[in-house]
Amino acid sequence: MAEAHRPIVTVDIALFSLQQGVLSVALPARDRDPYAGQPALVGGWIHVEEDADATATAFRVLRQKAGLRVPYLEQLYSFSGPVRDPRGWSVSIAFIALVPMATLAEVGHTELRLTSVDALPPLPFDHAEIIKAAVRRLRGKATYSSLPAFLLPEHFTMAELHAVYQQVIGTQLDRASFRRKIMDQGVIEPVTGRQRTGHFRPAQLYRLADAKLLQFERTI
Amino acid sequence: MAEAHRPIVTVDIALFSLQQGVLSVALPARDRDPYAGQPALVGGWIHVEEDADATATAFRVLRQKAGLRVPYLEQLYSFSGPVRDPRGWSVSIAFIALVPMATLAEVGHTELRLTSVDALPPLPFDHAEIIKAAVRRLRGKATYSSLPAFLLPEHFTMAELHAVYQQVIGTQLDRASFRRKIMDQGVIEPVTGRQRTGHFRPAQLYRLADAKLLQFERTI
DNA sequence: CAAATAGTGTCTCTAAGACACTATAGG
DNA sequence: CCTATAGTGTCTTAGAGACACTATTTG
Repeated sequence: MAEAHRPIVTVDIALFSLQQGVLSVALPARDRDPYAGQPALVGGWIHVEEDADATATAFRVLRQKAGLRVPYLEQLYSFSGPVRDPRGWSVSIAFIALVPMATLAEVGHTELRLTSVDALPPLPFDHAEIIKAAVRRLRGKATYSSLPAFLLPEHFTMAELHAVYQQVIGTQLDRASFRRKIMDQGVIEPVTGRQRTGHFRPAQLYRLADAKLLQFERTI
Repeated sequence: MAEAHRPIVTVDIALFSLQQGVLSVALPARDRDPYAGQPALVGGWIHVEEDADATATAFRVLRQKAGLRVPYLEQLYSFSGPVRDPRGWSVSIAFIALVPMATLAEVGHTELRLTSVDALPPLPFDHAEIIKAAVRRLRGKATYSSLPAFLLPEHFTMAELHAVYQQVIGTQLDRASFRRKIMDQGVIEPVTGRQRTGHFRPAQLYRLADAKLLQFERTI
């Protein structure tokens, strides 16, 4: 089979974090053509000699281009077609990654250009569509899983968790109901003895009970 | 970029129907190597000259290899890696398709070899894993969407819909609660004047209110 | 009118929303 | 003791599960 008959295959990653409490996506300037210099999703080619699968490609790209180890990575969807990339018929296996702002700060993240998902610039390829699909997935999954907690550092207070869920879902949630639901589901566990002290009553610190995504039950 | 550096890209389709009320997947004999003659998922190559995207490839493959127009097609996940296909580093964009048994009967479907998902033979590539992921997605989505209805013909009774949901989800559902839930969600609408008459009291016939998948609401 | 399936009414129980209450820190 | 945030208790309401009841057909 000739090369022209095989599609191009790339991996694109919608890397999310919370910048001043606002859900934001990394849109670094592209380092090469096409669209060199323009903001776009983090992405790269599959290296068939070294990558065990597309997820490994995503982890490698995040490591090489952003120096990051992310606590959450999930395949989103594959986008494809003859026109989305000027180089020809292409497939992009798109991923969602979540990372706490604190981790980005350690690495030095200014070149990642975090941008609020509500104020996206014009984007090359179909990256606007990919981000839209990613945000829809995030919002949907937030209502029935531990997903938003991966945007927080290892230890966090109930108030912080509450705020992140509200930010990701996009609606207000009752404080008491939220606490009950989260505690009943066993999503998080208190960090014994640790409390965050501020100006007023100190808050209990929690951490995720499981490093993997937990989904809540649902009935028909 | 040399050909050897581009992965192979194929589309594989887990085509489901209900055979005597049992959730089954089409596993026709492969018509060429590798694994010629062995049962495997319906699949094919992307044709970069004619396919508008991977979904178009899936529709074309279903049309050409099974003579089918399916009422439901959804991209599942992309499977990838160096070992899943003996021809080299490959990507399979996997799809889920649902089709009523009546449609298969019209076409003449014996060569599709529908097999109960609970009695799968050994399968080539990672097709067993793909089917497992597809069934997991089906079972999950069945609890909060109109998905199982796409396994039924255009007109169906409440009892038939109830049975399909139970079959797909894999648990018993209370008859009365099910009817209330489905009616409240506006998933289906009665076909005015049409009733299925059998040996006893005739049942109202319904159809999907929307040709697209409807998801039920959910709160945190 | 008996049998069998279609369809409804109603009680219970669980969990979410609303909201007020108590608890504990700093100033 | 005031303020602000942390955390709890309780009432209401919506909806699922259980289950018994009524309705409508054929034989």
